Amino acid sequence: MTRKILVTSALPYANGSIHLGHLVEHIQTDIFVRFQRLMGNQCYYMCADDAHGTAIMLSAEKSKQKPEDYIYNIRKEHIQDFKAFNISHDHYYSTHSEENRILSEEIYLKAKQSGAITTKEIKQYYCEQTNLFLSDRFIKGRCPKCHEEDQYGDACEKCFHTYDATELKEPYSVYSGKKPVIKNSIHYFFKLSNFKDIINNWLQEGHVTDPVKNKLQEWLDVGLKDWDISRDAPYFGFRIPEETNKYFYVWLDAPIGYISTTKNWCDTTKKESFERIWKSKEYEIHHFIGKDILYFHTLFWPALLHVGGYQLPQKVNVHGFLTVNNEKMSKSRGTFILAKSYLKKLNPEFLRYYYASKLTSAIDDLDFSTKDFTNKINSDVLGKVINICSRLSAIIHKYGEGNISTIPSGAKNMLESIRSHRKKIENFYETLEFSKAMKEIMICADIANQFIDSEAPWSVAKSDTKYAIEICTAGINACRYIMIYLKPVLPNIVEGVEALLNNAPYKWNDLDTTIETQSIKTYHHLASRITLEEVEHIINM
RNA sequence: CGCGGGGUGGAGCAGUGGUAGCUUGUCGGGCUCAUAACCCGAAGGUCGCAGGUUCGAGUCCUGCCCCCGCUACCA
Repeated sequence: MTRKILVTSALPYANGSIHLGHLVEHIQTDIFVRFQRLMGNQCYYMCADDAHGTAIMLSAEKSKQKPEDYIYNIRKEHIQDFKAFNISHDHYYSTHSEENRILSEEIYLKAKQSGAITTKEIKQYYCEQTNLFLSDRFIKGRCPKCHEEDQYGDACEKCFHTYDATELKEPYSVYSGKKPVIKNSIHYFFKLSNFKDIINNWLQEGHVTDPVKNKLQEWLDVGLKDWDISRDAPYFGFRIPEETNKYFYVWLDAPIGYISTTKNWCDTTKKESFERIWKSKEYEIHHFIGKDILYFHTLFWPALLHVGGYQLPQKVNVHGFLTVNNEKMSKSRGTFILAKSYLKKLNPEFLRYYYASKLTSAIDDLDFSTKDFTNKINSDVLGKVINICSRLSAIIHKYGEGNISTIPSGAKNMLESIRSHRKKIENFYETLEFSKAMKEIMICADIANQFIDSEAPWSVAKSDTKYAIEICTAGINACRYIMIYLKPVLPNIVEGVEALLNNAPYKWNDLDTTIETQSIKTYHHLASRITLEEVEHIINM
């Protein structure tokens, strides 16, 4: 049965470049997507830039651009970076779009109609220098409890006390450094508690892993608070319909970007009906997100979807953060790596493999260790896998004029044992246990190398060329299976193998077949070894 | 007593009651087809500490110690 799946990665914020952290998520998602397609499932991958909010407005101002131009350029750069890493988005759109405005308004108005929107007058700090209301993150001061300096408006990082921004001592605006004034403003709230049952039922249905479910259960038990979804002008975003000078908070229209991106893609390509994807149960919706935005995707998002008349997600997959050499990735620590810096020195396929070899379905953080990376790539990708291609094709061209023959009966066991890992690997890809999948595949590569070594076709060739080529034919078939296994992770390298072996693009079902009596091309390096120095060079470039 | 995650051979990890395992690194050997790669073998751990449950604990319970996240540019 062919499954129909729509997959998304969280929308990168259009206020900075893509870095190796973003790529954890996009590579994880892409491996899943490519695996589904390889299996013959209908799988579309949607993403977009999250283009609204105060931060973007201010960054645009700072660079003396209109926000529209600013986000246009960032998006262009994001698309380029993702493409370089072979991330196979079917569409990469923007939340600053007509479709997104219309859908956001629609969903909001439905929520309003259902009685889920309410207003409250709130007291908020206001910076008179910049004419901006200051959210918690944009105001600092002294903690009211322990008096620690330079604390944000929501909680103290020293004593963990949480408070209201207005309780801060000696507050100042992070924009101007000046003391802000308190101003009243009407804000619009989404009554999340109206959807408690919807969320709770959804949560019980196995759409998230157990640890995630436990975390969410905690939040539910504490009680669902109303969600502030409005911001005052000036703001870069969508105006709230039927109101003046009120804008949707960026987190309201951001996830709706998943839907509007699909809508734009459906309208443009006519490949599928938008309603069928988002409103029928024919499609499974799978979201991939980082642990920081779990709240939005598992509480607000199901509620918004429900009130908007859309189907709720089948899966919300949550991953951890990236650390670099076991430190938090940060500019000040000197552990920040941009996608662009990586690309200047290293093969993007290597990062895909490295992440795959470390990714699990858990929320654990993932470490990019320069030493470990170098070892793993040289040893697994080059030494174990690509080396099989390289050593066999050399013999085939030296002794067999570039033609493979038939698989000898003595090699059937070896091929069968490689094929016997198929179901396990399939299952590991499906359940996002990529590290386990890579381990299985490396076992297969070991089997192939051991076989080649024990049969020693290079010495057999001296007395029995025909049999030597048969051994190599078996070896090539082993190699081919391993490449099919790896295709979701290493699309480029595998494409090179398909070309080398004069084969059509592999599907998962090609694990049922063998190749015999045909020519193969001469081998050229599919990838090159790396040194620790090269890898270390990409940090803080 | 704020909450959560974790401490297993040099490094990175697997292992939820029954002879401690994998990858890498180190050392020795083999092969010479291959990108100093591949194959075989060896050394290396009282599984953070202390108690307890059990015929038996890395695995369960209790206490303690240590590290990390919950907080910036960030996902």
